[in-house]
Amino acid sequence: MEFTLTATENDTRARAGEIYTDHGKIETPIFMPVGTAGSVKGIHTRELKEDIKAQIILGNTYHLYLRPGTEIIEAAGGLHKFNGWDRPVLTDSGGYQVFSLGDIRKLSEEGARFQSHIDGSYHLFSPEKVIDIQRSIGADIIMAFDECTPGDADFEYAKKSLELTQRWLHRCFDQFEKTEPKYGFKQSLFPIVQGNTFPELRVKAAEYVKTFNADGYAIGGLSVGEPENIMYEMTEVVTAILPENRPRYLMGVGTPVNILESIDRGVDMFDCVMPTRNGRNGMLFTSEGIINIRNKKWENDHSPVDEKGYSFVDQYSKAYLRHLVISKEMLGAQIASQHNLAFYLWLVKTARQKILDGNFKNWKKEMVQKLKTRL
RNA sequence: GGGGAGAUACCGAAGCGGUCAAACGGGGCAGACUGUAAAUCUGUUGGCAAUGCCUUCGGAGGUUCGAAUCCUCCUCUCCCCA
Repeated sequence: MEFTLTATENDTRARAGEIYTDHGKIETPIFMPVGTAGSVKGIHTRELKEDIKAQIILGNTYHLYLRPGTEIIEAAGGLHKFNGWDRPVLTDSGGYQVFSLGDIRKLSEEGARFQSHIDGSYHLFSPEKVIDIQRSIGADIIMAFDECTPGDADFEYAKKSLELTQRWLHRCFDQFEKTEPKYGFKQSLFPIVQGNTFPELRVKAAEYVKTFNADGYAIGGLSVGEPENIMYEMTEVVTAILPENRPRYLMGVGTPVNILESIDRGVDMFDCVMPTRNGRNGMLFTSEGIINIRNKKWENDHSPVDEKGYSFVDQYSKAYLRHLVISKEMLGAQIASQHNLAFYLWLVKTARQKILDGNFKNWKKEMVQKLKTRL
């Protein structure tokens, strides 16, 4: 994997660049739709490519390991072959599940012992095992196994957790170097900067990951309950340290506003379940603001979902989409997800163009106001 | 024509003398959702000048300190037998 930094803006840290993988180029800043179990929920790969114009999607180590399991994915020839997505893929390591499945997992030096949310069976995720699974899944970018701490963790806990994550990182890279890709294309391992909401720890963590000379670096443990301004502050602290000539990935973020603010602070890659999950739950992101399509006020509004038309689904009327969502018709969730993803991709593409044109800052300021509006 | 069951809030349905403005579902309305245990979850759902007051459990009377609950008549539904 190679990264080229194409443009930076003087009065911000915003950057535009290109990532080259064996499955094609990614233009940054980029948003990566989340496809946890090997599918972006409700969206065909054809729509992802042709309509939404996604350049890279995510998969999840924990979910794919539990179901269908690495044997099946290997037999298929890797996740790309299995799900028919021939562009870049990134897999998360299961570190987020250490956080979200907090009640049914136990941490030790060795790793995290999970109870499957599907059948209750026990599984040990160690750094080595997580690398092995990600070799089997075959994503272009794979993530180190980390502990994602909750946003309200105290300093002592955050410090101990970070140290564990750092020891795990070392083991991840050892295993990564000991093993080979299985499907004839290169894989890159990204370390993850933790440190919770403590600048001191974040600085340490960022300095530490740099020593691995990775193809890219991630910032994790944010947007997990801490105030937004803290999230921005932590992002700033970290991007100031990470190498300029490598992509930075802010994991799990976020709202359209979060994304613009983080691009401003030097982030290149994003992923978030919001466009799909919130879409399924009736929330639409548009360039004029946020719509709760279930609200009665759209009942008889026959104007298009979005005048701008980021996706072909935007031509459906608000009244029709509201009807579908209220009636729990599958198509409603699909349309809303597709619209939101297309909007997110439009947003980062436009941000990139503004950076290239040198007027990102002003555009961002205007957009943030609109994006916060509740329609 | 004979026998039986029943009418409760937007709908379905509990309640069968006070703790009932009335359980629970559904529907309606609103909110939440950030590396997906989520096509999920939460709140609310008679009216109002609202730590209280007013009107409501088919209708009209009655018993009682007190009635959605007991009694009388009426109206209407459903089931069985002719």
